[in-house]
Amino acid sequence: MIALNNAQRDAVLKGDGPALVLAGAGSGKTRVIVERIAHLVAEKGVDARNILALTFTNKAAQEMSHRVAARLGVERFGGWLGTFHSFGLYVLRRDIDKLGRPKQFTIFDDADQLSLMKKLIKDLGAQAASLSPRDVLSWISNYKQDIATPDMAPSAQPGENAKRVLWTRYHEALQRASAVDFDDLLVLTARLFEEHADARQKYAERYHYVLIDEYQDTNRAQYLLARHISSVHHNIFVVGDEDQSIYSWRGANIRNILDFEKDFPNASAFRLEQNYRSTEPILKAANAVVKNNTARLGKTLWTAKEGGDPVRFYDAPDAEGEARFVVDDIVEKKLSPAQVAVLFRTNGQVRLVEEAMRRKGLAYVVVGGVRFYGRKEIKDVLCYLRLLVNPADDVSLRRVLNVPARGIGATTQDLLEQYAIARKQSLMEVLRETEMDQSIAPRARQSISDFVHLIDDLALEAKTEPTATVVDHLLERTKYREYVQQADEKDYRTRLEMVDEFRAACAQFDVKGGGGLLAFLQELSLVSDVDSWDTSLPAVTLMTCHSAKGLEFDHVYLLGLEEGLLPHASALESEDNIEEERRLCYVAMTRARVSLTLCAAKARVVFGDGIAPRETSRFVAEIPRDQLKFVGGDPGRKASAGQAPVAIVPTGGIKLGTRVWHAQFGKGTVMYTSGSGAKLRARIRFESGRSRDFMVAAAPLKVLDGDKKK
DNA sequence: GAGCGAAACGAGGAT
DNA sequence: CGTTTCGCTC
Repeated sequence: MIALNNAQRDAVLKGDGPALVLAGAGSGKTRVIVERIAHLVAEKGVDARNILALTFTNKAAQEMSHRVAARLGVERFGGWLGTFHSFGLYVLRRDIDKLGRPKQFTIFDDADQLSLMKKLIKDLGAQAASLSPRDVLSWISNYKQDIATPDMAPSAQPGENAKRVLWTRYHEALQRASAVDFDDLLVLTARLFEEHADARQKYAERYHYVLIDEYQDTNRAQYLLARHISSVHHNIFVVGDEDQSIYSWRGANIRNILDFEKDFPNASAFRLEQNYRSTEPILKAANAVVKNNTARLGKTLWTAKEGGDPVRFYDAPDAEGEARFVVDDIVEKKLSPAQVAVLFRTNGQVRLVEEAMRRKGLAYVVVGGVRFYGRKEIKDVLCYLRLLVNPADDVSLRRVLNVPARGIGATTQDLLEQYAIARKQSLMEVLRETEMDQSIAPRARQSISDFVHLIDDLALEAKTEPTATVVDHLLERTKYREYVQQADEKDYRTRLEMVDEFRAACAQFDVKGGGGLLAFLQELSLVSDVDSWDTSLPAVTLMTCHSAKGLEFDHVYLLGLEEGLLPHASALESEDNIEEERRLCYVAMTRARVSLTLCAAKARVVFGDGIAPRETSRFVAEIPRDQLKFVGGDPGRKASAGQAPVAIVPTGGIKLGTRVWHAQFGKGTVMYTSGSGAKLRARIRFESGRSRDFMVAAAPLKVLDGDKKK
């Protein structure tokens, strides 16, 4: 392993064969990839079309693309540069038929998956009634990302049999609807390369050089994909930082980066340890936190930016005070809003900050949260459009069949579903045959017939007319605007603006002359929150720590440094999960260039119905006290190791994150507590996915100790 | 079947 | 706390 300084970094760029660049936070990771591509094209004479560069977000891809083009002095970089998911889409559009699937497919987002799973659980009846759709989906996703199939899933635990059945049905439903989910974009691509040597060969011969950013976040499917693509030319160049691995819950396997040198023999490895971003106090504090992790290859970042303000810590009396402090501080210090980010662990924390910002008249943008394409009105229109190009898509059909209300109610819908099952047809096919069906009420029959005509007319139009025109006619014929206005008298203006914005996006797509409506819809489902973030606005940026990865700001405020929030309550039960939370904290801290302010609250409303005392995060305690400047004085309060000023729970060790056993419901985790003493209440989430409130004094609860499994 | 208010439910991070 | 489902009336 060679540790590189700035001057030696060029050596990284010139070799061939597998290479791993362990690049610390702020060490110029993107620059290394940009320079490497520039070297390949400008000096080695590699045809750009033989280069494949993969990232995790469109934003990162866009930025990289601009920088490569600028570096090469061309208008557009001609190589394939984009996200793993869009590469999967690119491959599957061409070759998914080799897996026996139709080339015209829809991509289901999480809302589609959720509504499908809800229905499947309902259909399965009592056997699955206690399962939560979200838990089942993430259970499936976990196995799926390891390229498993339903028959490979475990069935020993109670409930797992039902989950296996649901997985099988989910899989069948997707196939019937000609749809794939997000995981499939990677999993099916990996499977295609595993099972079809000709397809693998085609892509592996095409891409002489494969470059991957954020390699620590790859899952098994992405790892296999990378392996197969580089199986002919063996030029795989990956850049990553094991300390910034924060997506294990999405299937990322930290072993991919830890084992790179084993997986790719003859690999060269480099370390970039100079941080060009942060001042010394910020870097020292961040290092002090992350060094407590054990799953590391080990890097010690250093910076030439000596001096600088100390990292501050403010312990607010409550969450409102925390938000107020941040806003007041930004105003008082006259910070330029565009240079400031407020970061937090959960989306729910954003509300208080927004309110405080509004009160002070400070401009802000929220990145993430409610996704544009996840909004109800957009989703409705999208589902109509999907139906036009893919009539087999039952999930979209169910969503729009009676929206706006057109007299096809629950009774009729149930009947139609039954016919669909009995005749093994799609819902749309059933609709087409009901015109003559006496068992359906005449009024409903008329409505169904009108609906079928509407879809047919628009589908025909969609073949020739611009998408924006189709959307216009769709909105007119369904009276969608009137429906929105009626359904939401408070917010209908905003909602209609959203619809207009979507129409504008369609018009833009028409002008660019994309590859048809289906391609447009497929690409839309891969648009992420950060992609639509306008960085040129003079506004403070509010986002989660996860969204902030890869970004940097002069001034960073990191909120909610409390046990249960960062580290998050759901991670408290396992040391591995705590380490990931620690990495997340490290990622957030290292976004700061000039100043870093850590905040916590002594009390906070957690789940709505009560205020709970909070312990300061263990991560704050990991920073030596002389490296922290306590705003408002050091109250002498010890973090996590000692007593919080307000006693947390005297009774039986029940507190946030405690693992308990309930006589009726089994094992669970304490999600939230309120009250104290005899009146102590706890909300407990059980392994079945259910959660319930209990009076601790009265409930048949036992505390489980030393249970570190997850 | 639609529309309304009440009750129940669910709440981590996101391509 | 915000959203979805329930249950009632028309």
